[in-house]
Amino acid sequence: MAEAGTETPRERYRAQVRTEIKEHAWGQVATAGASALSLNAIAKQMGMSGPALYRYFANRDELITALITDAYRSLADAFRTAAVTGADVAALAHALRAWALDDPQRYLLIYGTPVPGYHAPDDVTLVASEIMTILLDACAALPPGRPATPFDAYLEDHRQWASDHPASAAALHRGLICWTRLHGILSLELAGHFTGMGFDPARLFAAELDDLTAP
Amino acid sequence: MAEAGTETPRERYRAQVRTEIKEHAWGQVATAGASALSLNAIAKQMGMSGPALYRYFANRDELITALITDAYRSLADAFRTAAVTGADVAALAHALRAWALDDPQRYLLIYGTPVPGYHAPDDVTLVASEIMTILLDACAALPPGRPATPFDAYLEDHRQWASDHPASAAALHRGLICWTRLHGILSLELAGHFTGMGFDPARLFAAELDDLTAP
DNA sequence: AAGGTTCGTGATAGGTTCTAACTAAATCTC
DNA sequence: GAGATTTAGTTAGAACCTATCACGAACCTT
Repeated sequence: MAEAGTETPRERYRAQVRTEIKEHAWGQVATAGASALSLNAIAKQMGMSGPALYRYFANRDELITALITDAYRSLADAFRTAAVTGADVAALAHALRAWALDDPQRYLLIYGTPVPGYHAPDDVTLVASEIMTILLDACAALPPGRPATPFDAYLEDHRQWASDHPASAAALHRGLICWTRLHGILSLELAGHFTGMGFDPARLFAAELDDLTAP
Repeated sequence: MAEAGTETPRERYRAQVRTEIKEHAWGQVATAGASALSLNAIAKQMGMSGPALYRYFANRDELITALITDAYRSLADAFRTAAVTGADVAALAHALRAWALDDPQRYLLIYGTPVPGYHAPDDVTLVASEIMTILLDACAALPPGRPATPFDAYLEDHRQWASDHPASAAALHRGLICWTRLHGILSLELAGHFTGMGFDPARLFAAELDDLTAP
């Protein structure tokens, strides 16, 4: 990931242990959620005693932060590969859904209930803005043809969040509601609020996507 | 709530202590989130020692379940009072947003990341379906005029979740997307994903509500 | 080979949930 | 009213957890 040639053996070992810790952590997160993550249990799984992990992560929050960062990067990768064939909102949406269903707790780690005191580090917001940029690129490529709304006009004056993206205000608007609408369905689906309702969430997702990409 | 006349003094005392425990629990949830809820700390606040609380709640999960049930009931109340002037989607949406912003952690307790092993009790699903019924009533009262979609036809055959609501499939569809779209915005807003983006989430919410109630 | 850095350990402090046994008080029954 | 029973709350303790500290052992550099 970063200058693999100039690594000393010690740094390589250290990085390898860090990723091994994170792998076990992901296992725990996937089965029991982030709130049930236990450094002690991870250490036991790895055959070493509790406090050893504190050489690699200062505390539990730092480990969770590392997981969040990795999750963001993974989503950005999924978006990038989905956009490699062209800027296509539908492809991004399906990539998002597949990525979310592949590991629901990973999605919820990013977009679910946050820890009240937690504040995301800068590199996370950087990756998040890259994700948004890919989505905005795809929205800008959609045919316009939709009447302008008052919110479009408002967004024209409040577009610094898009970090100088050249898209029109209507495209920004579309990007925002892509995000909020698809997240609304996915988060309710992953949280199990649709179970027992008898309809297929994939159909609802597809219907909303149709509406989103319609002129 | 249930035959207040036939209560013995003991039952009355018991109920009063239970609500006092829940009040302190809400205080903790509001400031630090549900995952940080500590029975020990509550007992200390109430001036009694830890294990005494287990006379009133079998374990931590049961207390959280009670909080979830109360939250659902509170939202149903808010919906009921918002609908007392007539079945109006906009009124319900604003009631929902006000209720969510009034205590973000209470909203996230219901609609946020669930505990993986947790399963909602029956009375919760009953209140949840009442909430959905109020929303569907309002959606049925909206003027139609929107072209039928394939998902409408699909919903016609998968409508048992609406518990025999007489609304048209188009109204059911509208109810569903009211839920998912508004939740999408609210959950991202409460989780802080809009902070620093420089636009007012209330405007986005209003714009989506406009789109939802438009013919 | 010597020295400094780093890794992993056990011990420890303080926190949590939750069980068990016991006391004291309130209530119910006779 | 007196005795029996139920109930509330206590302390003690087990089994976890996070996190810090001091120490010995391994390793890398010089």
